[in-house]
Amino acid sequence: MTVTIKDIARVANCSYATVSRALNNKPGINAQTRQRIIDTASQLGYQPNAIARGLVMQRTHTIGLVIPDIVNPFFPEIARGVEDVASDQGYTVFLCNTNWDQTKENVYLKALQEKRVDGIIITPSIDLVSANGTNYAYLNEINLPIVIFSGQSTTGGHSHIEIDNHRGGFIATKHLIEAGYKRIAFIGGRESSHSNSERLKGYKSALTSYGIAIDETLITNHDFYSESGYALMESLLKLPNPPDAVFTGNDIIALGVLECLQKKGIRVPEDFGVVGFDNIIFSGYPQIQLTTISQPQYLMGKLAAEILLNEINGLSTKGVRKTILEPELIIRKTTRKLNFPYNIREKSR
Amino acid sequence: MTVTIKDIARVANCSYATVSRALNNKPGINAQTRQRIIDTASQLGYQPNAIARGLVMQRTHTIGLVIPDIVNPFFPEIARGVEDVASDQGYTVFLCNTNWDQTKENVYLKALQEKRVDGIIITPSIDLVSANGTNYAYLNEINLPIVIFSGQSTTGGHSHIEIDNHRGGFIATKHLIEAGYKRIAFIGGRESSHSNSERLKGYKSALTSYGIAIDETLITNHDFYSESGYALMESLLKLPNPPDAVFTGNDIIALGVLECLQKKGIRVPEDFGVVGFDNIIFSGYPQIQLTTISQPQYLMGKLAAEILLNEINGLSTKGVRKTILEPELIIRKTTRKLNFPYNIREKSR
DNA sequence: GTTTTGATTGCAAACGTTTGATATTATATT
DNA sequence: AATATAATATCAAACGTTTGCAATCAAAAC
Repeated sequence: MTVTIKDIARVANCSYATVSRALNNKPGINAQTRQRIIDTASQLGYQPNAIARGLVMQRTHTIGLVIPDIVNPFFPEIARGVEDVASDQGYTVFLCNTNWDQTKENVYLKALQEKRVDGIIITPSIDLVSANGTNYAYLNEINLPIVIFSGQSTTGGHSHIEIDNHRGGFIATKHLIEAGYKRIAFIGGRESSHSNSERLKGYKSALTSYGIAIDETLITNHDFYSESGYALMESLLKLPNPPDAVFTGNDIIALGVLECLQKKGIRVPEDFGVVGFDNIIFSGYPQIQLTTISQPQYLMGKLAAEILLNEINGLSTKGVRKTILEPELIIRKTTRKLNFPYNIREKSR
Repeated sequence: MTVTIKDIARVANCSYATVSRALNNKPGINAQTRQRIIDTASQLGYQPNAIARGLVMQRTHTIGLVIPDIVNPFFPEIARGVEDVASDQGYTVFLCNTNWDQTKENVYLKALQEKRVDGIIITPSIDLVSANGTNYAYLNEINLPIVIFSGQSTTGGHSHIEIDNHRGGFIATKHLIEAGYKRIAFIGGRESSHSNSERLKGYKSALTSYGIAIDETLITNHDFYSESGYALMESLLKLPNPPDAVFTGNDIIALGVLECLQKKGIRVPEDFGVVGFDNIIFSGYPQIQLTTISQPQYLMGKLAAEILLNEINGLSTKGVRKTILEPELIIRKTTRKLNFPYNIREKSR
């Protein structure tokens, strides 16, 4: 049915070793024979079998991209970046969307190994370091190049790339403080997620830097979805002493927060400040204009893929690379722009 | 290095045929031996090699998803739907994002065949029927189960699933007419795309049904990006007799249109009506509230995957299935709600 | 006219599975 | 005790490639 290298060998009247060499541009083969083989290959409509090749070469030219939420616009940009460099270098990528489900994440990781991908880019749905000792030492058991995207390695054995989330949380909160908001809340996503907890730490350290006491009732976490932002905002507003600003775990949550505020008739930014995280494309739309912390998503995707492919191709040593990008505050219309004469003392980092 | 079936055979003291049968739950094997084999397999940390298996089985349990723009929120929902059912059934999906690049599309299609995927779901970046005769007969040459998502088969040889785009264009335009807008423009995306041209036809047929002359100067096409919507809106407004409403090829374009209108200080919906297409999640956000035509994205993704997997598993005959979903008009805040006493005559369909 | 050399080509094993055909063993039947 | 039967295990081929090594062959060197 499907034409193989043997068929070509038969009609081109040579051994299939020769066919293989001809088609793969290997040296030590007569130019005429090569041409003859190439011609009959295309005549027969030959399509190399990457599976067979993968078996002998122990290389599949395939990588896995494991992410928690493809629907959050943050990730499609990442995926595009990863894909663009992967396809440029002849790699294909398995999309593994976990919906924040750790079981699914593990199932995918297993499947990727069985399918013999050459490497994996993963945004773990849980913070690996703090989860260590639980059943999440799993990444260390995978004997493949891995780059951890927006997460941390428990062993230092993996490359990783992320924005400086702590710093991001810090400058977001600092901005709210300087804009004159007095009671700044935090509405996070998954409490167990690495980026979320780093952002929270940044939030706390900013408050501390400004001599503002941390009020645990103002710190909430649930999910990285807008419904969650809406619901938590609603309950924060019911507090005896409600906040007048909020820093959220990501932009999607912030959108939920804004929706809630609008419904309650609370004016943003006059009476309430909101800053998000990620700078997804929709945050910049004129109707939204969310103040947020920017992550260069497409670039990060590209970088992640480049790091991984370098490791795969032995161009860089495994697990050596730590890439931390600098976050940037994008001031838009959900925060006031007042400059208070604070004496800014940032904690040394 | 990696442990194989042979290693297991050696320590479990049996042939590797037996190991294979034990591990795959094949009948005709002693319960004790099976247990012994399973135990040693897990002791040795055995991971089946799906590549080797794929080679003999001629099945990879892998499908390809070829889409033009992962960044448009329409597609991540599709991808999630596809992935959820695929992973449920033990399949992995290759994400192939083409950025509307036909060359890249072809490269991907070739790669997918070489990697011996079991089937393909594709949203072609170009209308297959009208492009026939050009170099785009390519899909017909692929000897694999294919479901065409939001596109049409040239031969009828492939299953396809889509919303009724013509009808969608019709009801969108009809709504604008009934709301009392007088000069209704069309701002499309890729002119060569199937869904776009169907939507345009629907637009035209609605105008005709209401006895409104089609003004070609009001019909524009460019890209499915918001920048494109912005630019085309801007140029339409410079017309001697500019439109007072627009139906766009998708929601993303509509967002660009809205941005332009806002910048020009044109009031929506009082002085200008906008209706989009897709009902991406952001269209429903309180700050946007875009009137649009809904496509049940996640469901469509699921359906596409189910159809494909059924074909793959021989549960349904190849290419037999045509699924056309009914579009729904979602009226929000970018169109007026006036009811004119028109005598509605829809063209018979 | 041998021998040496270098360029081509072919052989056969290997990659890690699955599976039909066959062989072995244990159990049941006579 | 010999035979038939059923249950279990092994053999070996197949899937479609790549590649080290050996073989062939013509031209060059002696």
